[in-house]
Amino acid sequence: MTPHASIPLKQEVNRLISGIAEPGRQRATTVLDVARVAGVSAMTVSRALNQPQRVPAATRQRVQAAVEATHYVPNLLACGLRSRRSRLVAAIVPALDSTVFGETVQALTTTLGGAGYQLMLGQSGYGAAGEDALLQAIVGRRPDGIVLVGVDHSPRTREQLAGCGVPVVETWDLTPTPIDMLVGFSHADVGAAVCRFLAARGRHHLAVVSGADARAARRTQTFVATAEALGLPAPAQIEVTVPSTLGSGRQALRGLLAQHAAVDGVFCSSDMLALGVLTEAAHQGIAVPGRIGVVGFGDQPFAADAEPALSSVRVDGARIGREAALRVVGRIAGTPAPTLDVGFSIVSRRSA
Amino acid sequence: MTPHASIPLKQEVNRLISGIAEPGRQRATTVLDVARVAGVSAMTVSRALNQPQRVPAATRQRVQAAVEATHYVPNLLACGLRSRRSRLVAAIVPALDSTVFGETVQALTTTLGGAGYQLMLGQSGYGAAGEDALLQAIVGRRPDGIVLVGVDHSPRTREQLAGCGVPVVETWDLTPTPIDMLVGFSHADVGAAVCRFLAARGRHHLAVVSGADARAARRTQTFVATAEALGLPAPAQIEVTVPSTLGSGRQALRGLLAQHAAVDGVFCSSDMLALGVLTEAAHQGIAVPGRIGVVGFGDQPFAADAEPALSSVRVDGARIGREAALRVVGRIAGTPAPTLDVGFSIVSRRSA
DNA sequence: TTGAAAGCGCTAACAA
DNA sequence: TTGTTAGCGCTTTCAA
Repeated sequence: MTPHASIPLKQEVNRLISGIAEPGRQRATTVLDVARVAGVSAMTVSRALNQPQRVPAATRQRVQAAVEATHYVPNLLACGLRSRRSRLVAAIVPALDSTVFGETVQALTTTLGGAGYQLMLGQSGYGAAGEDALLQAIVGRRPDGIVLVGVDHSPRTREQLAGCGVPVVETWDLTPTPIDMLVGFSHADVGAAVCRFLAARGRHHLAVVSGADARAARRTQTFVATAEALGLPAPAQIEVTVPSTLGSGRQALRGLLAQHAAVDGVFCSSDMLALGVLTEAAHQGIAVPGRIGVVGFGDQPFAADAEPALSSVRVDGARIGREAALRVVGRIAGTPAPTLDVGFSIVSRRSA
Repeated sequence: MTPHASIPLKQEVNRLISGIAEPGRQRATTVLDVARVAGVSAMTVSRALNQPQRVPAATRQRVQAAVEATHYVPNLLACGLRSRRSRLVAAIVPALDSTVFGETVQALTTTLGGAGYQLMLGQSGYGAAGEDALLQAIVGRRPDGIVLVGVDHSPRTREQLAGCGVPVVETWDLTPTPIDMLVGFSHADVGAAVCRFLAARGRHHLAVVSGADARAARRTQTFVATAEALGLPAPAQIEVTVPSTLGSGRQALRGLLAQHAAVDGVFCSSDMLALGVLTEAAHQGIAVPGRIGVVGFGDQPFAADAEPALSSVRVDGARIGREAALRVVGRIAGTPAPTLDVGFSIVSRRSA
């Protein structure tokens, strides 16, 4: 095809796109349409878009103009199929109704987006029930990487993930046996640390209010074990339904006071639960921190502004997302990265 | 190929998969591998998986067994490319850090999943800034439908959406000029209704505390206009940064009391803001509802359990998600559906 | 009921 | 620097 001096006019563009052979049915524009309009080959269009540095500026501009004239949007299904790079990273989070993982997802999106990848989000629900079906659907899209929140997965899931040859990052937890890569912190350490934190402040009659999820259970376990190690009375344990709400926190404190009147320190598995405890305490005229100390988990935006300000376990969720994204991208590029423990800190505020 | 009486043994399967020609490099298993193992053609495998009723039970079982023996996961990129049905529906939400849209997304996922579609989630951020780039990336995946939260989009976005021939559902708002389909409610009506709600309870010195987003702005506008129509003093307006937090609610009430001491009714653009107002009021010993009435928006799970229980505007977010999903799926199947106004209700609790 | 051929839109590999 | 050829894995179409 003879190279044109410039991009044809709009009507000419339309004629070129629709083609002379079949002017009837509407087709989506393809590289070939763009190529025809720009007066180059399909391959040159592809290169101009994907490896701009390998194409002279003049050609690049012609192609760019043709892309705009034809409203071309590359078919990423075809790109992915041919190049075996879908430029898609999947993330599986337990749920979206809590906001705990929000900043992780946000950071994932941003970091991946900057590297030219798009995030595909799946909800596993708390529990491994629908996880297999979800995974099947995700793996079928041939993502270049998979980010998981949590390390508790069915053997079938682990097997499928390990077998499909895709980089996997597990997050928000540590385990000695990761499927592949790992970015998280030790929930066991959190439980122990919070117990010592409360004990150090003279709280000896402890309690845990916890939603029924695996990570919270690990925190509870070491919290209780540490209390025992410190020679304290066995902490009361109250389990609430997930997703945990302010209401279940209030109810938990009522139950706690009814059955364990001496309680003077409460560790809640989420800040919202803790806010419920604060609310109920205020309502009943129970002094916080005077009579009861309260510690939450997550250091949500509202924790610092609660009344009294809520002590909480701070985890850098954004960093987890960022590091997970970098690991996936790095692995795709051939650079392996070691397990990262992002740690946590206890933010001491008035409530304890 | 001769049909086998049964599926070959594991080693035979491996030999068939890896192929004699090139036993070296690992390939992902394809329909051809499954076909070889099942002793049928690729086409029959495809049919057995996608249109089971068109294949006799015996054949179907052979294929099913072969799928399991080979750990076959269909390449949905190829499926989508060839069939022009990606079985993907994209949703664009402003953000994931608030939980307001959580139940909508949850319902979308569930309803779409039941219909064999998968949800692809994108965050536009509050504002039309990155929306174009996001849209480009989404349209490139050739989704079978797109669900938008909100009706405020740049002309370029609207044009691209209208032009790409994909079913679009806008949600969480109403507009006389939808791009395609629409499921929402009138934010203008909300503002007016809340104003009348407060006025009817003897609140005449009103105020609005609002995050800077377009939907909240519409509510504020009619709230103010209605106050004027009712002959009330012009409501004080306080704008807070997004995402709105408990802290900004507290701060807003402080500002309000300093500058408009007579205020006796506050409409907040989110329940979290309202919770902040409640918190600050309690802290300053200002009686709610005695001296000030407070109304939130969203009827989040914590609203009913706040102290005092928070009056709020309830919107059935799950229904919006469900109906949006049904509309997308219906439209793909060729059944158009009209605009749906899901309405709202004011849940009257103690705070106002 | 099953299979063979063709091609979805793109890019890897090679050639000019 | 640019183009040609082939084929990614699947399903549409048509024929048996």
